[in-house]
Amino acid sequence: MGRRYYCTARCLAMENAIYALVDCNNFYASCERVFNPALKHKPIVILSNNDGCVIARSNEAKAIGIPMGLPYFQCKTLIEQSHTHVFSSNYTLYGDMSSRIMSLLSAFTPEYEIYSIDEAFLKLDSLAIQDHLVYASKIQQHILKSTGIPVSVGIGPTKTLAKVANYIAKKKTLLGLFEIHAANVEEMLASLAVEDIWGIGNNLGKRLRQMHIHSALDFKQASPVKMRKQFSVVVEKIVHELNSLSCLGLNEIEPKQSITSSRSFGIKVTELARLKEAIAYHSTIACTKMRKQHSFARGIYVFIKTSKHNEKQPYYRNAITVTFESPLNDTGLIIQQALQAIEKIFCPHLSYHKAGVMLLDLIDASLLQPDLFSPSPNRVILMEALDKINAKFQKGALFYAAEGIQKKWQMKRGKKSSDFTTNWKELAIAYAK
DNA sequence: TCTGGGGTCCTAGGACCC
DNA sequence: TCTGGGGTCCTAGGACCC
Repeated sequence: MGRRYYCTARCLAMENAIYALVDCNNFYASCERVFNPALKHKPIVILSNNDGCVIARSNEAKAIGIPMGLPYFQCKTLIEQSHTHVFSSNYTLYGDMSSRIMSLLSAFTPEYEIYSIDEAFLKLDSLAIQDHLVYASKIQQHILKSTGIPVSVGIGPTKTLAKVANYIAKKKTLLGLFEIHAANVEEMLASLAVEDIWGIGNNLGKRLRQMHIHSALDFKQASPVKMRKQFSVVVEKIVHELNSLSCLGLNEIEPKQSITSSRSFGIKVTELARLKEAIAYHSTIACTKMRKQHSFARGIYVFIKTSKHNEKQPYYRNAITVTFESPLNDTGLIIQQALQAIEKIFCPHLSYHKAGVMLLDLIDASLLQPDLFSPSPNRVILMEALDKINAKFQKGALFYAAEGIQKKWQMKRGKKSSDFTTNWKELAIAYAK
């Protein structure tokens, strides 16, 4: 008996849907430029946490040939020779710039989805607009004028085609605006490699090429049923989307089901005491995020690992999941659980590279069944006060002693720019000539 | 010396149930 | 000899995204 497939991709019965994808150009590099105009037309790269890898580049840096994702030490010579400006990532700044942009975008349509730190989908079909590209141009100018960040806009009848349009807007147009419609869709897809479609990575791309599907147009013409059998419902949906059949709607912002905080250390860590500080610190970060979305965790996952690249010692990684007796959102209680857990997986005489926690199985506070072990009202007030104080002053104004005072293991960010928009002491300074 | 962090969704397969 | 069919729940792992 062959396997039966019960469900096919459910498509949204939407006639004439119009999606616009607004994507900031080289977002991190652009943020740095806003506060340092001398960087205009200069090559810029931004490094990952701990100044590890290149994670963002300006167009000039791309042109020089500095690759994405490469460890910094491997391209340091090229970066120095080409006088490329280097920044550590400054998520406080990028996050704040992002929320300003998203807030501006929300004025252009009631139906939108914040997809990532630098992208948003806007649904335009319910608006009385004559020309989508004219509207997109207004959006573009407004964002640039209000924040200094350049954006590109791609428009299409599905989210996947809007993504394609945005790709074309960035690569092949001068203004950074492009619309895909029935008359030009095949021509555009013919010139696009299958891996460049949203949702098709290197792995699926390789397998598709083995099936003689090389371009996005080949993929559009593939049988959805076959794609589902060979791959999954996700891949089937992409085929439908390329055929202008909308399968992906706007996602509402839903509370996270799990929240992770983890970092590799700025220095090698061998002592249990230091690891405990880091675990307490990550517990605090994750708990703060969790309370912000009004959730409780039913458990926590605690992990530590050594570096894969260190040949002087065996690669060790271990993790432990603790299930709470009743759901928790109290930083103090969660730190206690996490610290007990790490003692069980700590292995002495190793130099650790990374540690972190994941709060699991989150539920909304309103769904909580009160029981004997529910948090006492005093603890609830304490957590509220803690969050308010840290929000008002700055992250870490109040912290648990378990996190340690010096936190020497914290990541390196030797080339970070100032927190221009969120810290009174670091405001940008204008000089008169 | 130095190799990121934080998510989501889907599938397969095992355990278990009637 | 011959060991169904249909379902749920859970977990691990793969693949993808930015």
